Amino acid sequence: MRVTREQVRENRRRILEAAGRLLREKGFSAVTVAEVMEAAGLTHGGFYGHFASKEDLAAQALAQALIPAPREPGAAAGLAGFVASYLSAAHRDRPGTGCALAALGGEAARQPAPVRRAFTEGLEARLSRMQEGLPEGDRATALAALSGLVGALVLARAVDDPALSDEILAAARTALEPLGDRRADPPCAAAPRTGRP
Amino acid sequence: MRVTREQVRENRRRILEAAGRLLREKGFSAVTVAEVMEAAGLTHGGFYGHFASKEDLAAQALAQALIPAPREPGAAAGLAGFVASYLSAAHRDRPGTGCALAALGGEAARQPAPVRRAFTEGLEARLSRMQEGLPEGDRATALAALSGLVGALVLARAVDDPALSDEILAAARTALEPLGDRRADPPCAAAPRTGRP
DNA sequence: TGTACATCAGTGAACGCGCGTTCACTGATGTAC
DNA sequence: TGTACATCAGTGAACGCGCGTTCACTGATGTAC
Repeated sequence: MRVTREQVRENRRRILEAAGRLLREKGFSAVTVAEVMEAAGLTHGGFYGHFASKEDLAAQALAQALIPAPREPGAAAGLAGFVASYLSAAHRDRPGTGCALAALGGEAARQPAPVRRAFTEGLEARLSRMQEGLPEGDRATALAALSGLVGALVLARAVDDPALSDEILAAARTALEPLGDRRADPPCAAAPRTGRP
Repeated sequence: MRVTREQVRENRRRILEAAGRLLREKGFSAVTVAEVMEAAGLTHGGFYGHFASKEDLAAQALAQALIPAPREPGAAAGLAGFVASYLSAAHRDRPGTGCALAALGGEAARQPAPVRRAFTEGLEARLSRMQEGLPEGDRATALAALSGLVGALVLARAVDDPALSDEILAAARTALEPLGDRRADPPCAAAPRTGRP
């Protein structure tokens, strides 16, 4: 049955939201159209009224998932806070609401063009945010730091040994710690250090 | 038709090799049993004489793919050489023979237990190798470095902009450069630096 | 060493299931008057 | 504002395809004598 135009927008929003969460939780190939529609409170038949294909949905949902969210209530400000929350056990254990770069990066390389485009744009947005937190907007350092964050989260999630997983997050936290309190002209600038601070 | 016992071993070896390559190229879910068997020069029906299931194959192929290969002909020795070849365009562009941690890390988190076990053991083996190249076998630094390597390769492969992809590799190379020539008691030990050396 | 037969690795057709996609239908919405 | 009708968002059955897995069969290997 026909629904309000307002309801159409709301349904579309719910589909995108459900897809964003499910994609990050299960990956592109493991998510089914029917599953997304059910999570959005609809039946699968109506899907193609909103999106051209599963691929189209994936690209749009990824793009939306990569829009930098406003800071979470408890999180600290600045790059230091971002690093800490990114490398937290909570983030590792809740991929559905977490960073899509880490959750989908591996698979993204093998996805069709629109998905890769969304991924690339999302990465650039994230990068800009990180540059803002660094002196002189140091882009290379931001890129290296983002790589470290994503790699650590990917490995921490993949490993089946909880102690090792925690160790990976802790090691990356330590290495990226100096980023947070970088001074204007530091002797060992942006230096991910080794061990005791 | 029955084949030599020697041929059976050889066929099994070829299946594992083909699976290792295809898995890294296309990911777990995109690889089909028939495709692996064809790449090994066999028909799909014989698969279950060698492996219990696709999952079983994936776990064994991953385990084998993660066995540290002897150094490649042209590659430099030590951690510095490892970092350089890991973050090279050649490695990025040939996932099939490259690091399985980067190629499959994202998906590995959602795979069944035996696959995750193989992944974890492979990571630990790689970690040990890296620790050997660091003073005092600094495990935390090795973990952080490995995270940086994997993250950079994942992002460099996912992005659809070649220039950005190169930039990611270069930034990670610069950041991890100091690892190679770490002295016994360095002023800024293991410090991924920012920019000009 | 040679022969006869049991074994079994590989073949290719077939099965069953799940998933992306399509489509005829429904009934509430939106609009023309 | 009220009424009549055209529109169209959503429903749920159905289609077609691909994939993991099974199985009867083949014919070369390995073994018992």
